Amino acid sequence: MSDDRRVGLADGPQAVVGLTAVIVSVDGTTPRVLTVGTDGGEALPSGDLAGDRDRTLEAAVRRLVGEQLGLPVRYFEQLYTFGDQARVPGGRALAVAYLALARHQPVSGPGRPHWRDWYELFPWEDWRRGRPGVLDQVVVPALGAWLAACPAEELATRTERAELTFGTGNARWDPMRVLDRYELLYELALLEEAGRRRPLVGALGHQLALDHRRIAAAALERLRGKLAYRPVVFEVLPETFTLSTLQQVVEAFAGQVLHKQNFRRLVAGANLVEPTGGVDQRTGGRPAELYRFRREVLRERPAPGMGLRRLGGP
Amino acid sequence: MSDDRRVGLADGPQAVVGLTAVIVSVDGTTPRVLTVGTDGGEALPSGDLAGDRDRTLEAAVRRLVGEQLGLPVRYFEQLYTFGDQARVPGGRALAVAYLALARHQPVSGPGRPHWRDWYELFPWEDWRRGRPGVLDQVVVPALGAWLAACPAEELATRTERAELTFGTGNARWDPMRVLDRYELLYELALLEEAGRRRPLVGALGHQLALDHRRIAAAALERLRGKLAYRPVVFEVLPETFTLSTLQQVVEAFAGQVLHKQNFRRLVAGANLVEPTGGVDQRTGGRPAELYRFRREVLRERPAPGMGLRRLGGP
DNA sequence: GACCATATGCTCAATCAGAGTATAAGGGGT
DNA sequence: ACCCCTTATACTCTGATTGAGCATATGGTC
Repeated sequence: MSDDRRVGLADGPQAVVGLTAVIVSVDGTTPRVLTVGTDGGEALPSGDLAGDRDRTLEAAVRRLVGEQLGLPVRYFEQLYTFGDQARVPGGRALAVAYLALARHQPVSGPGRPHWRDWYELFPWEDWRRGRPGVLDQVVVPALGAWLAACPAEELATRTERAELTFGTGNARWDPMRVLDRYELLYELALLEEAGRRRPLVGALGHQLALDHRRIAAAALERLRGKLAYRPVVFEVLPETFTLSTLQQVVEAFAGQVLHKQNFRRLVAGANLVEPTGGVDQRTGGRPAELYRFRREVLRERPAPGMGLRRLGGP
Repeated sequence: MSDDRRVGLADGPQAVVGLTAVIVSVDGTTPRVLTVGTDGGEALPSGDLAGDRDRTLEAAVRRLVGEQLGLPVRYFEQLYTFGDQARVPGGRALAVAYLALARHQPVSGPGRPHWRDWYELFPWEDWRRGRPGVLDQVVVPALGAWLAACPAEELATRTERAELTFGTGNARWDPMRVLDRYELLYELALLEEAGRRRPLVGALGHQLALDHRRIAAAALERLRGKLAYRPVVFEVLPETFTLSTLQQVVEAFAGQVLHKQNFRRLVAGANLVEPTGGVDQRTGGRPAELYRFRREVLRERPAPGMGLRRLGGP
């Protein structure tokens, strides 16, 4: 136990502290997360907290991303600090994870950076083309087995958890429950993850090193939550864009399609964007007006966002 | 820069990692936060992350709180990781902060624990008895001076920031902007805080050691946000309670009064509580029915909360 | 028994989300 | 030139939700 009267710099045990960035962008209608190749497999960009070089943690992440990737990142937000014993073999290592948003652009470098399709990591999260097949093919049967092999006194609890997490039974799919789903799938042994005793056949989604896919899941959940009440989408969009593009990007992150007319009304009503006067002719139909983000709203309004009430779909 | 190909336990520089708990309760209509006396002044309960003893960070905080205070805490949630260089004299020290909720009960121990009235730390945040006096007596004049002593090209930005943060001018007071307000007051040199060059006269609110009042501000903001969409209030309430008590507790955290009839309708409609059959006679008027929290909703509903849309007042 | 205080129940209007229908403005084929 | 297809944009309708006020119930106190 440490001395609870002392306040100030501790001289007690120290821990390894790393920084991890979940850098998100959008390429057309594909949400992307930046990964780098490592000896231990594909991973999120990470590095150690370098002593006293940076005044703040965010500055340290900015420098890390800048030096490793040279990618201009437009938004940083601290996500969570992961510190489970087992997350890294060999002892406790903390990872302070940051969510970062960037415009899509090619990246290259010694770390073999790659813009990974987000839904390769979480195929069950993309409902834009209807209910993902893996749910009925893999998840629902596995949930059934999990419930069947369950002590009777726990059955009600487990059933409830399964229904809520995956929107089976009476419950509806909640786009926000990304982490819950990830963790339940992990329990169901459907994820091939580092540290697992033996390899899985037919594991779901693309694996990342260590607990990095879990970190990415936390980032997706946070991002989906933020969409509704902060204008963060614009950080991945170019300077000017059409309302359709804006909607497609929101849909890409939300993993579901939105009602087009209402989306327009919402965006217009929120005064988040203003027309530039230009048009985009490449639509294949009537040309679309180009808009730009009214960056003033960042200072104007208390909590402007896309107003997507609970990310409601069509 | 660290080797970006390595994944696993780092052997690079290590950092001091501490844990800090913001333990919240309610005593009648007074929101409380638990502080301990230290050589450096009044502080939040803190300790070092003790090597490999705990499997998770939350377990470590639980143990820390248990051993230091012996207080039964009913809810833990990771808040933020603070790691500014300057937060602790002598070099970088990380603090992983947790928000904790407990039922109010006396505490004692070697650390001189004390249930501090939350609004002693942030007197400007309590609007339950109308607009706090300090705003017009101290803050608004200071904002005026800050704007007057401002380079012309920055005036518009500063004015906007001031209006938004403190709800002056056209903007309305936003209960959620706790951290923004804290930081602006700090910039205005209205807070007597550790690390400040010279003591202030007439500083606002009760000071805590290091950056602990800032951590508490982050906790209040988080808690106010959570109220609206997760049933966390019940963790500070006794097993049974009246709807008035429930409302008073929500009002205590929100720092503003709520419309009574709508509050009732809301709580009833959300199915968050069920009547016990008992009544509380000590009301001074018609006896109030006693309710209990339907703990099942934690598993039933995706995002149940008090439904306070943007914490709307009367 | 009048009066006060608090709890509880109901109504009403304004607003907003969800969904449908209609019109505008391009391009490509015949 | 015309029709048709595609996408963009505009308007309407309906039900749900919110903010606010009014009315009633049930206890205690003077």
